[in-house]
Amino acid sequence: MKLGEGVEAAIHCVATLASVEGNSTMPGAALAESFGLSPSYLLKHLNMLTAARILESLPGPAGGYRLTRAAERITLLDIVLAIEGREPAFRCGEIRRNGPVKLDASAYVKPCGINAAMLRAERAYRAALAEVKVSDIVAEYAAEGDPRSIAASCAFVARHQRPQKSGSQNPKQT
Amino acid sequence: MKLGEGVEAAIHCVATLASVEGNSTMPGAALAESFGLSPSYLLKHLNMLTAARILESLPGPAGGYRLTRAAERITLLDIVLAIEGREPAFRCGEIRRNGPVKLDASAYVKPCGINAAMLRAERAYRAALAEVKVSDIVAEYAAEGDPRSIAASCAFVARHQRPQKSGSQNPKQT
DNA sequence: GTAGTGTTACTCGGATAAATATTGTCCGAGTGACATCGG
DNA sequence: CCGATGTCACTCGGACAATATTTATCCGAGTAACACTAC
Repeated sequence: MKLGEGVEAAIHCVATLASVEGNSTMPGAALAESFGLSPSYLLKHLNMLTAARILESLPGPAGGYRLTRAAERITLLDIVLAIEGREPAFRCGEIRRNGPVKLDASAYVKPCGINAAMLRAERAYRAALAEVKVSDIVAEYAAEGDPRSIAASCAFVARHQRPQKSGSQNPKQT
Repeated sequence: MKLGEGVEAAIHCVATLASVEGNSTMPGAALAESFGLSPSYLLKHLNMLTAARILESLPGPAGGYRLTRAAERITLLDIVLAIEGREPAFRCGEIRRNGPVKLDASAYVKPCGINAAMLRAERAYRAALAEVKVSDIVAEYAAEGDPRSIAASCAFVARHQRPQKSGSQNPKQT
């Protein structure tokens, strides 16, 4: 039960990208600098977010990353699943069958109660994550964050975002 | 987001130990055989359960493991925390502070919203696990499990449990 | 001045190592049961 | 026959490798902007 460190970075990056205007992009190097992370390694996670259709990437100069849809339509669950994988954390190995007494397979048609309980707990976990939208994170930060921190963040985004002429004109539209 | 394989083994072992009578014990080797696991490695997990005061171990011949308290007072959360550790899966590295612009520490007195959301989800996860008692698992299995499987399990427990003369006379009492 | 073209610098992406956590195995310390021996 | 005692086999516990996963780094493919040249 340990989440990779990349999850934190991924969420912060998505939240930052939610603050860029219109269809502008932001390079991965800028995101890495924004959080003091290794650029090369952050790209790996950004790439996973791209594969999960949360981000899209534009190559070339003035290229970078941007959201594929509005921040209201991205939940923390989307990000966690993109980074950590979609399969549940608890995988039942059906060790109940591995005892010395070999029974017919028909004795195990009922699902393992332990597995059921663990998966139920994980559904609760995912449901809680699915309720939090990236827009909520951004809004709460804008409303209650420290003014100095907000100013620094906005300045950083404004300095590093790259406007785009083509592409999806309103990628953030609901 | 991946739980160790040992969690499954640990829960099965605790459920099995909940079926032994009175203050009897069951050797770790028998538990390992019961699920087709490596005895040496299972001991590692049983040892963690012992350190968490869920099991207690008796050395010597006729020794083994038994529960320290009634199965009604042991939850799946207790077991998961004993194996996977008590610290939360998501650890906020405070990467928001690592940007190029160094702000005063007073700008970060408010907790990170992302961290808060992740911990909230994890609380939901743990709450769901805390609601499931080992006695529930055992009772459901006894009520709805396959008769052949139940018979095999009971026979196995009866064959391998070792009655104790001394020690806590009623360790399962509430 | 404008259009076409070649260069260039910047981007992401995947392949490649290092570090760490997990999984698996082994041997040793300790203890109670058992057989033996003496009364 | 009963009790004390020494041996022994069985238990758990911690120290020691092998493997898998995560983390970190590097270099290459691709692309659009930019500068230059020709018209």
